[in-house]
Amino acid sequence: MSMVFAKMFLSGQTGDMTTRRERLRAATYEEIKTAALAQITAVGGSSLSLRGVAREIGMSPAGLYRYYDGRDELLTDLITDAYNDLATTVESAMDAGGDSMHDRFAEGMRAYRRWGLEFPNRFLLIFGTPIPGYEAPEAGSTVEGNRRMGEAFFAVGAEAWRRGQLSVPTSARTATKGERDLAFEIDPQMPPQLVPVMLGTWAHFHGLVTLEVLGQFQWLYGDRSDVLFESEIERLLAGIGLMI
Amino acid sequence: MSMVFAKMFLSGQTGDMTTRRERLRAATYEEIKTAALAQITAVGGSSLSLRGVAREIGMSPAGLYRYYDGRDELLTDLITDAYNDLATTVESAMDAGGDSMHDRFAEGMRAYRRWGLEFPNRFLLIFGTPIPGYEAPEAGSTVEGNRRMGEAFFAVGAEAWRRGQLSVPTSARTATKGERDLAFEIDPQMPPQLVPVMLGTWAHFHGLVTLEVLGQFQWLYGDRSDVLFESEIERLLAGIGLMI
DNA sequence: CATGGTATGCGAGCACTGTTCACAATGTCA
DNA sequence: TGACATTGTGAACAGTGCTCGCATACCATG
Repeated sequence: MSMVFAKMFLSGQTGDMTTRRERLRAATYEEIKTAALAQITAVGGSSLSLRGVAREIGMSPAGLYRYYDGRDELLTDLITDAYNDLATTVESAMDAGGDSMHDRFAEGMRAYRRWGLEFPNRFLLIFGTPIPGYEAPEAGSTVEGNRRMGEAFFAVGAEAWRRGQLSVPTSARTATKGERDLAFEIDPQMPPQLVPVMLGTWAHFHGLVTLEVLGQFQWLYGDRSDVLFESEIERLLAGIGLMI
Repeated sequence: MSMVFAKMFLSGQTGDMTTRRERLRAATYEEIKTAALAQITAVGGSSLSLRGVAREIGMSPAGLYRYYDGRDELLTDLITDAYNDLATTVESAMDAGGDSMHDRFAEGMRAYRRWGLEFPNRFLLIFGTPIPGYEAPEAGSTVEGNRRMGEAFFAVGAEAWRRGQLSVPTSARTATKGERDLAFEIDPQMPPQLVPVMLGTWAHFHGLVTLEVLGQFQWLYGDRSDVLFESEIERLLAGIGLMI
């Protein structure tokens, strides 16, 4: 919707050269995506129905193929959006953590969880069972959001390390080439042992969120799973040296 | 399945009292489940096709309804199997860990991961996006495998605690009623603070396995993700006091 | 053994899905 | 205005889960 107005706003300017048709087309794209997003939010990605969104926006099913080359392409678009939405949510939450590395981490994780609980079907669209037939385009737009989120977490980790707040583990094994390369890319001085620790930390709270989204803590915590998450955050951050 | 036993129970008593019909019926059940399992292993649960398994075993689609009351019931049966299969796998792997609590934990987690990587589609059948329309029967058979696995892990944790090998966290918060009740049920002396720690530990390696099954570590580790998992196991066990 | 009831299987059909294709209407531009 | 590209449609095809009525096999009982 806002996209529509943005397009119309831009149409007045010189460089954009939007014809009437292009504006209509952009609006239709938005309409399709809005309807599809609503359907996914309600019933989940695997039961997204092309004919359903066609019905919703008052278009024939065949007409949708002028915009998306089938169901998978529409899904890819929505997965991309979900990734980016989650990424920006986490990023801005981290900024709200202020100058404390502990708080930046904690706020990022809380935002991750909140987003997952608010949009469980979109969360599972990203981290649940892959839609059959859907294949993530290699180095495509869906991995972009993934990269952004990883970058955000690694950035905070690197800064915490620079400040000497991160305890470097005395690892029993030598780092892999990938770990060394990545660490060097983030900060040439950063010890590669921190890479698996950061990934493991992500896996830790990601596992908590996943299981909670799937309702696996319901039997024990009911609607009070937040106390589990909060205590785990503290334990997890203490594990890498970031005391409260 | 339960229907068969009910019939046998009603018709006579001792289990060997099988008529020709009942034997055929049991065999057909097995054939259906085998075909369905093969299909799920290959293409995933959400694209399990009733007509497909009917074709596979040379039966009409309608005939299947004499055995399963629709697709969801067939899926429920396979989910139950997957749960129990994973549970027994983990249980027996733990036993292979011998007397060391560290090793029992580690072997259990490794078995969890191995099973997930060997049967990714069955793993996602349990821990991925729930099949639309499928609802876990309340206190039904699917939660049984879940309970078994939780029990196995909690048992090892409790034993480690009894031996004084588990570091009890100085938690900042008071335990919830559920945590206290569960701890008391496991061992009346066990500190309730250990409950969230055990659950968080499960979430930690579950997150690692989930992300690996979904291929999220591929870009960094390729086919060598095991080094990440192994170092995380050690870090995770050290976190609860179980040194190597 | 014969018979009646039951368990099992099948074909046809319904409502739905994603997708393709020929065709008509509409917007854009020389 | 005429030529062309863009957009939308209805019909159709193959696939799905599922229901129903009908036929056949089985099995316990008279």
